[in-house]
Amino acid sequence: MPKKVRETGVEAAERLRAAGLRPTRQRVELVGLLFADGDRHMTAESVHRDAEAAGVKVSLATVYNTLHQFTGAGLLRQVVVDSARTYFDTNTGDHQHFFVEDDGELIDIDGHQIEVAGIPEPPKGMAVDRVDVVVRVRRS
Amino acid sequence: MPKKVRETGVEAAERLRAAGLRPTRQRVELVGLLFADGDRHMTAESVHRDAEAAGVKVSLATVYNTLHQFTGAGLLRQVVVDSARTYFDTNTGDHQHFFVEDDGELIDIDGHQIEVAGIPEPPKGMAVDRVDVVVRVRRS
DNA sequence: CAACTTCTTTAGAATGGTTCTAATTTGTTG
DNA sequence: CAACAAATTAGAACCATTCTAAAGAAGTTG
Repeated sequence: MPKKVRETGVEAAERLRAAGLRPTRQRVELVGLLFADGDRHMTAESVHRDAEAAGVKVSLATVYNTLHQFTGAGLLRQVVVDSARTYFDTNTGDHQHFFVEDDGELIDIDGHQIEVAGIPEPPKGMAVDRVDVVVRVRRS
Repeated sequence: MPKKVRETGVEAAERLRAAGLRPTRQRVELVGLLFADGDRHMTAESVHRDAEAAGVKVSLATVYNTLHQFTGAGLLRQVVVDSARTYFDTNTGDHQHFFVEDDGELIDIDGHQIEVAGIPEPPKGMAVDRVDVVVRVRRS
């Protein structure tokens, strides 16, 4: 059985429906693009460029919409590392990131090997939503 | 001895000179505003509003310039928690943050009580610049 | 302190990522 | 297929931030 390189339209449509999203042409094609290979980091602009390069016709507005919907549906995760742009990550599991400040690149760190201890009790009336660790690195 | 509530102009000017910055009226007054009380989190807009409220005449452009210069001089630190705006922190020591997502508030976590273990070796040719931990909390 | 040089400040324009709007197209359901 | 709801889109609007270029303030030197 050959390694799956890209999702078929049918698989993508199923995945979308499972997430409560109508499988439109754009969404199906974007699923094909985003989840074809392994984990991937992207911005709306980069997805739009990739789509264009792959011959997928989608407006930038739809890319933004889709990225947010996918995030809401748990298919993607947002990563905040840079106040200039918003990153998305296809890896929604437990993990953290290296952020290469020179070129804005993200690299996953497996969540099992990193551990954060000593987080104090959150202020009254608040609950911890998530703990994000960003290891900022520079070319040296 | 009364608790120091605000820096005198002389102290502020010295602090600026020590940081290699000319003590202009605006910078001296901003030092007075920002470092008057203990640790403080802010955005350019919030500083501009506070300045206005305190009768300190400064343009928004100068607030941005100053915040960046102070950061470069090690008087302030930038905190990235939200891709919509840039936060600055008067606490430049070892510490991390709670980020209250509902209202965009930051709360310091002392760096001694929190500990991150298991950070993998950074990719070849890269050096760790800083490790940021953001504990995202929500009102519950 | 006069004359100069160099930084700073500033208003307003420009930028750039992101969101919104209103009109059109597509998907779904009976 | 009709009819309604949902999605797409081009372009305008937004908004935090940066830039520009001109005027003002600080530092220096003799």
